[in-house]
Amino acid sequence: MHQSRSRDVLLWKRVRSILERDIRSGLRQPGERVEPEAVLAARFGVNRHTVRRALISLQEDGLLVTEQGRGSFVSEPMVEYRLGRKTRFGSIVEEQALKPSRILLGITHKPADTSVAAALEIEERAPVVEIESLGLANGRPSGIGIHYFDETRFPGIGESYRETRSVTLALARFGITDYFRRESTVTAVMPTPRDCKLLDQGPSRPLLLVEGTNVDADDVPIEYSVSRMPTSRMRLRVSLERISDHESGALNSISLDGHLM
Amino acid sequence: MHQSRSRDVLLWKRVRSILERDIRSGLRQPGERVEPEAVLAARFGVNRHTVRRALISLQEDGLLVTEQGRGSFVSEPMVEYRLGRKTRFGSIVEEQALKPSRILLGITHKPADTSVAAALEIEERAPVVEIESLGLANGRPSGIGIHYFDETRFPGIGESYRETRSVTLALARFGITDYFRRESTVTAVMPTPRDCKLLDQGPSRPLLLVEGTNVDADDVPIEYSVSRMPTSRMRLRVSLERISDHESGALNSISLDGHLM
DNA sequence: TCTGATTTGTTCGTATGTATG
DNA sequence: ACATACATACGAACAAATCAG
Repeated sequence: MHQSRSRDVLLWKRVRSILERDIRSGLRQPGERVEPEAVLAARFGVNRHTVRRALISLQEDGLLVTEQGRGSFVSEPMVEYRLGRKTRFGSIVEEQALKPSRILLGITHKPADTSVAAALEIEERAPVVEIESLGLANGRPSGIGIHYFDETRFPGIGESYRETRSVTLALARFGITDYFRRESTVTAVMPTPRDCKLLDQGPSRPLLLVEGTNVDADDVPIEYSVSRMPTSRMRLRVSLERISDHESGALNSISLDGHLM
Repeated sequence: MHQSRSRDVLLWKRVRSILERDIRSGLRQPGERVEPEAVLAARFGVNRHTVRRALISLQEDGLLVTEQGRGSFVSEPMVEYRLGRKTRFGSIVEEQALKPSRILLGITHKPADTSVAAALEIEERAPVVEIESLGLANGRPSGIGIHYFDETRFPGIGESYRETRSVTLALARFGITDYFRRESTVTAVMPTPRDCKLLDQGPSRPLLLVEGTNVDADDVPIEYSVSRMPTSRMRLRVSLERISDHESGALNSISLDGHLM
């Protein structure tokens, strides 16, 4: 009898159910790090393999996420970032019953480089304002957004943003009552150490990089933005509903917007 | 006289222009590896720093891409994967004047797991067919696509696909003349070693992971697919055009499709 | 899983030529 | 002529990532 087992309850399942209870009860909060396997093994008086089996089971059920060399973490709910024509960061987050907020990282005045100039349809090296901010959903980092505006067309928009903390409100001061996302391109990149700190993400998980241009009612570019979203918490959703039939304008969720900001 | 320099032409610029000529002339082909910095330095009789400066300059202009520990590579043209309601892999690639092709990696019969069952709106563990294929654009890997079909509704679709090498044609045999992408979710993941080999990509560059469901004219799910695209060559584009005005159906490029295949 | 070889990335220090006052 | 600052180029060493065995 190498191992006395009480009845039919497998040892790893008992470990699992304790951890699961801690997670579901909120004792272990989303994003929190779980103790190293060796520590858990010692605490429960079982072998590390037994703990591992329990952890793997919890991963399969999506309650834990483990990262090589970093540890296991309690899963956080995924926020879906809907890419549409008129969505705004705030409304996306609010739709999911979360509180949106922002931290202003910096406002820089600089000449437009090639890509910014092309997106805003202005001349290269023309003055632009670069606004960098960190978006939060329920206090958790959801993305770093960098926004570029034509400083000639919107003089002082940096200060407007600093006061309002909102692209929409800052633009309103210049008579822009509405704007739309023309198109977006999506790629993925690895985070810099700074990204990791700001987004509270491990260095081995990629970021979604979304680039896009917002235009006014006359299809003239107003804003070019680049945002980096952590794949640990954010997911992009593109839902294209039927466009031919009934209502075509208004509420049709085909909108693409102002990601991150 | 530590260094005789002929007139005002900077040394690193001379190195740069030689490399640039080789690339533009086609002597160095897209995707090809450039010799290690040390080798170039020896060949040109300059310091490694001088070569590095030339390489960095070429990176900035998008002619080279370098990866730590692997080397520098001649840039390949980016293929834009347009996410829309009715786009097909073939047409996306053809639009960009490239030749699409596919390699069948495997056809597996298995019971539906939770996510597949949910997407296809069938019961868990109901029989499904999993088709895995590698998509190519002009012979270069552009993505790994995994497609799931309800085997009860489409008995023998695996064989149909094997013969036709096309999801569209295979579905046509079952009376499906047209289908649409209902929605897609996008995240990013790191490649497995197998992904790296198949997609000819380094292990430190992320993959775009696109999940989606295709439905028939009655909005009933037909196919669930997951594809992994190399960010070195592929980029996702979501272009939302105005939907209210004039033509709303037909040609409106809002279509989302059957990525990868 | 680990090791060693290869290659890029980074940071020191040194020397030399150019521009400025 | 001299001092200073700056940019270019070289040299050496080490860190970090990749890759083959």
